[in-house]
Amino acid sequence: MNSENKAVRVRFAPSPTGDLHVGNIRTALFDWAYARHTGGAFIFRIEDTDRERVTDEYIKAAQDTLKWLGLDWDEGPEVGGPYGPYLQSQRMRIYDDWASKFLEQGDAYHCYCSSEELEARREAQKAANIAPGYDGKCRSVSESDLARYKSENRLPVLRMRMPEGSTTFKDLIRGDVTFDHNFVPDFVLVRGDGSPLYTLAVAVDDIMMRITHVLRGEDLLSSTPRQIRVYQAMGVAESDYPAFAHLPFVMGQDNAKLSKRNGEVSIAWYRERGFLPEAICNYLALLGWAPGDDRENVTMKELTELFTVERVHSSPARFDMKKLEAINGDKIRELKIDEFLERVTPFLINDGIISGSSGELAIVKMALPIIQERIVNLAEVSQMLKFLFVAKFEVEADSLPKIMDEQSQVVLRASIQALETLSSWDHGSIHSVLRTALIEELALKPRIAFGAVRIAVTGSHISPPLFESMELLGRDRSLARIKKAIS
RNA sequence: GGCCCCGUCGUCUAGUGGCCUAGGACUCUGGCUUCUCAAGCCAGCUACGCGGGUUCGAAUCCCGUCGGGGCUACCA
Repeated sequence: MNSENKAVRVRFAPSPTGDLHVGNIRTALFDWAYARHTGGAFIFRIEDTDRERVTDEYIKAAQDTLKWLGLDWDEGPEVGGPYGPYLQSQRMRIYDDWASKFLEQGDAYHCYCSSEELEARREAQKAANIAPGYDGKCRSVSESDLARYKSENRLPVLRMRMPEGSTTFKDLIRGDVTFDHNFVPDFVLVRGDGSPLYTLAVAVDDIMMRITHVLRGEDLLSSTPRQIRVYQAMGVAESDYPAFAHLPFVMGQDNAKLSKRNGEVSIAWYRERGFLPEAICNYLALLGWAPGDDRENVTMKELTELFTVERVHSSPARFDMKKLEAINGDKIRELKIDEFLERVTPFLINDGIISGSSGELAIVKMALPIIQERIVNLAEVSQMLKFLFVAKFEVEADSLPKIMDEQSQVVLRASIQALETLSSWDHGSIHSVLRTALIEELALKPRIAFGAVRIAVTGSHISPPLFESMELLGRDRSLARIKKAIS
């Protein structure tokens, strides 16, 4: 029941009922990595049979997110492919045809039980301590009952008949898994209104799209016997079933499902905060998988080279923002300045720090080297470089008192005097002249003396390196700010 | 409740019977460096859920137990 000799075809098939979240993306990443590792195809399919919850907007967002992360697909929306369409909502005819076939073959049957009736019987089962699930009532319906249902205008659902016995399949991560059919009730394939359910659509599509490997979330593990049942009804040979691999969950800090309470879920949120796609992928790759050696810094290329399903864990992993941040910081430090500039510019413009003129960008580019190792995400750049661009300079409220004391004022006056004599305005000269004037002549500790100048010039007690900052700010503005700070 | 999955430092993990007095990374703590903040470097804390087996020898194999999670929909 495997497909060793066939070209690998892996699909990522989300049901976008919101922005793609961390768990979705970890699955997508593994799907993609496996396809790339094997030289197979990565297929992107949208499971939108539930149009009440899946919107066009979310579908569009899902595509953007995948593209942003660099998870390119070989078949799917936009690019098409030989087994399209790749939106389930456009494949209704196909599902209809199979559903009719299953009904004709006797694999499936119409069920007229109402939700209320089902609910009541489930309660009774629970009360009697019997495994809850459909009891098979409509497997055979008498003529008179049928007439009654029709007179009541009941719309039947289509149910798959689960035969006696059990289903065993090999999960690439967990080994053989067996489900006794006593605990896999007859399940619904088609709603009363005629629309197909996930249970029908996934199985049909995976077969028709020639999917060889299904890597998906662990939550779908127990639905696997139902998929296999559909394959059987479709007349698929066991050797043509896809291989399954159920990925462990990504959980929040408190061992519960990841949610806004214990870590942010939406990838869009991370993007806005200035996380790098390569950092997100690197971090997520390490959640449930490890290359086997001690490396933690993995590029997308290395991931595709090293990724195997066998090395995927079977146990769930907790999402750790701190580690993501650490990796993001590392990735930022690896950026070439031009690349760094390109990535950071949208944040600066969006925050209203710069308008994006070439003059501004030139200054930003000069400033980037001194802040590159000081930030954890791109969004922090605005705060770091604000002092270079503000039209109306003000010292931050919490820093202001720190330069009002007598000693600071002495420092500032001495600084002015020393700096005004300076012929060349570069950070080396600035540093040396201030050191002489403040550290040597006034006999002050560097952190005290330079601290006052820092606040006066940058407006904050935390800033990029002082002398480089002053060089970038320029002589006139630097001196003006120090003078202004002298009360 | 039933079925299924899972169980190594706080977190992510290495580990497939001896190389494990359990290694790496993140976090945390302390130190060095230092113009702030970082970065970097050094050091430290901390783990095989528990109980039985099997074996000369177990984190690794078996059984049990406890704990966590998923499913149990005309959601996916």
